[in-house]
Amino acid sequence: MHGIRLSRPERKAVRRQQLLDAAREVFSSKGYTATRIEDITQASGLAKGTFYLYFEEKCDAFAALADDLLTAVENALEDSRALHAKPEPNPAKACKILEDEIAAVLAIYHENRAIATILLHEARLQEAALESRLTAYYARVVRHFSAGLETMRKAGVARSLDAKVAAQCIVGTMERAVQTCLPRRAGSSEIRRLAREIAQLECRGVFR
Amino acid sequence: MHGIRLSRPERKAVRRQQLLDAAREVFSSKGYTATRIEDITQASGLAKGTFYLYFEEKCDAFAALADDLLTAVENALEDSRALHAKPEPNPAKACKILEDEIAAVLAIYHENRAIATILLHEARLQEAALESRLTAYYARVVRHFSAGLETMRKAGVARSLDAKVAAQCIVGTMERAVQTCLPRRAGSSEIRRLAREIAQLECRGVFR
Amino acid sequence: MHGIRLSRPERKAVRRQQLLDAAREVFSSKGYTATRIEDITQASGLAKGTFYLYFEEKCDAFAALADDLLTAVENALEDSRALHAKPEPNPAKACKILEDEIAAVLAIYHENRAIATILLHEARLQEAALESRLTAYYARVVRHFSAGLETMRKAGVARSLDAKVAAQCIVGTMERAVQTCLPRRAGSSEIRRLAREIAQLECRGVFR
Amino acid sequence: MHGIRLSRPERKAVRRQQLLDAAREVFSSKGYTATRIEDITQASGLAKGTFYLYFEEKCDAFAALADDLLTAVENALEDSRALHAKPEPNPAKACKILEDEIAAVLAIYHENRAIATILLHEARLQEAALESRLTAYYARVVRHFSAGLETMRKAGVARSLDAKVAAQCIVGTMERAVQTCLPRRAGSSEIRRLAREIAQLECRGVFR
DNA sequence: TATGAATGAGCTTTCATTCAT
DNA sequence: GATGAATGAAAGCTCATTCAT
Repeated sequence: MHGIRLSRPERKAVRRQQLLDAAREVFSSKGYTATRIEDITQASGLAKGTFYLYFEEKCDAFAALADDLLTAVENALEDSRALHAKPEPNPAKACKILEDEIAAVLAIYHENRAIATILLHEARLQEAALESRLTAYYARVVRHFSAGLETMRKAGVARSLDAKVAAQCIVGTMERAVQTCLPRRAGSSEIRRLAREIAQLECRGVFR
Repeated sequence: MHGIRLSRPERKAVRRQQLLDAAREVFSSKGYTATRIEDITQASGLAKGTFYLYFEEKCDAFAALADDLLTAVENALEDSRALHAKPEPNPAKACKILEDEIAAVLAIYHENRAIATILLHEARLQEAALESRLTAYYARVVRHFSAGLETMRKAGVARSLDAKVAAQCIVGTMERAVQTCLPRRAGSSEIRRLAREIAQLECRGVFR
Repeated sequence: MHGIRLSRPERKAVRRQQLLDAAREVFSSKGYTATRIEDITQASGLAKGTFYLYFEEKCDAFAALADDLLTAVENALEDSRALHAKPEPNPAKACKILEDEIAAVLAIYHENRAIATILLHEARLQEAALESRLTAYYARVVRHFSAGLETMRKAGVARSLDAKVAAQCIVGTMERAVQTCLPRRAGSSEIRRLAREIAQLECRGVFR
Repeated sequence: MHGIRLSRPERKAVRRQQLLDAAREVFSSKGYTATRIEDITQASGLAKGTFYLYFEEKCDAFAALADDLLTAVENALEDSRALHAKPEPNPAKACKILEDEIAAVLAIYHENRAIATILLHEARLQEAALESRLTAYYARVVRHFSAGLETMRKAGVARSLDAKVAAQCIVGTMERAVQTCLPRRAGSSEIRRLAREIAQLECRGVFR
């Protein structure tokens, strides 16, 4: 009748997820500041006080959503690194590796589009916790890409340049592109196309 | 003893500026949301009500600061376009033009660093007026850069690519770079160096 | 020890009433405009925010009090109409019917003296909702009395006159009389005496 | 060029009147509470501070307007009393005297319709000064009418009744009638008709 | 665990009144 | 006298958070 009986901690996790799902919904449509705790609990069919059984404060719920997003990107890059540990002397192949990474990041951002926008453009400066999580995130991401560039340089593919600056540029490029060059309902082919465009740009520039 | 005697409208303008200066200060240190009207008036040594003699609401004061910034960039790009209307077939020179434009934009962003950060990352999603001003701004800026790329392509300098995407990438790159690759007290030489790095990246990519 | 245990909705109703009681008290002593929400909650021993759990705004609380009063009068007249549907050809009896109605109205106004005064003389022009409730109220009351006069005319008791004007005069007379001719602590006998006086006046005038 | 040169006090009086005219206009359209000092000065083409050269506070301006109205009624009744000092044994003529008085009062109320409404229904309970002026006014008016009834009784025209109650009823009747039975643009003939209706009612009642 | 009533700090905005020019 | 900038008390309303049930 009641489906599978869940253990205490399992039930806790389910409830928490129920709240997070509602929170994603509401944050996405109203933004961070305008979302009231009650909006979230109402959307979950729970009572206001229940929120505080699962989160210490409003920011925590958003932080959890943001963390999912950031962790997903971190993991995707981590996986890629594991796969491409060895230097790739072929430029076309190196560019393809970058393209794949960019595509992975774009896909994750795109999937969490609204949350990403709010995190990057509204909430971060309002909540110190978010900003510091972001700082850590960016440090990793930048480290990943600058290490990649360094490897490419050693493999004779890339020229000598300020890898940290280039990495930040890739980050800025991806974040802006996903928000301005991807239609809201873009599918994987559009994401792939955009990733290729960006990878080409980063590798070869606009010159012919 | 009393300095120069000012006319009524002049004094009004001075007061307004006094409030804007205070507002820039406070917004910069506390962020948009956390800044209360009273923080601004206190910082100006005025009374709370006085704010409302010069602005309709909090957003207006921030919008004025933001508008200065955005307009400055718009004008700088406008000026550049006027100067470089003719196609430039020499790649090095074309890259130098881009570098100059990027340097100009970086300099303005850098000068208004805190306001830029808040505008782009906190305030915009909270105030429709800011978002729509930004939309107009981005439209112009993207139009500028994509037109430039188009010109470069016709001059045989640039390859054929999605100019709008490339322009958005330049924008994202600049915005991220100014916030992460420029020390808070950077001078014009550092700005120039960063602009050159970015211009090279956009023109030639990371490949050797 | 804890009195009767109440259900949730019952407790809600009790709280609401508690606030209304306090509101009646405060409105009565300070008037509508001068009463602050906090005056009401303080008088109830509750916190400011609690008010807003039971009313949307200040006006709502007053409107509830006013509505009680107006509805009571409407009901009293309704009851009377039901009772005296048939024309009464005997003048003395017809006058007695009017006297009873007037007495009923006076009693209700008197019981809600302060609220009535504030409603009729202060609050109505400040809150559109009150004014429109009053408009509906007066329409009913005037309809009641003019219908009564019409019946009296058909029964040959009343002369031919502008029934709407006469009804309005009865209304004005009652409202003024209750406020100026009834001592604050008047009992039912004084109300009865005043009602008789008014009924006589309306029926026979001042002429001998 | 500048018309007649006015003396100091004359100019003062003119300015004051200029403000009062504007105040009447604004109070009439926005009500007492909603009218801001600045509304009045703007309507007079003067500056905000100027108001305080002619009035101590907001209430004073309204009080002056109210006083004009009340004094006009007081004077009209005074004049009538002077004219009809002697008892009038003819009922028809006595009724005509009452009708004339009522017509005079209605005319003055009607001419100051908006101010009267605001005075009687909004402002009085908010400003002690108004309420006490009104108290004095009502005392006089009631004294006038009850004295008149007394005289009628002595002349054998009126029956024995509580003259004070009857006088209050006349007052209540007039105030309600002018607001509900006179079209906003009524002329003297409509006023006369209403006065006759009321006088008949007060003298002979509704009975045939 | 879940609830939702209660709290009260906090912030915006208004506007009567003052006063330096 | 006339002006209008400046003042700051005041009040409404919101909502994150707590806690008794």
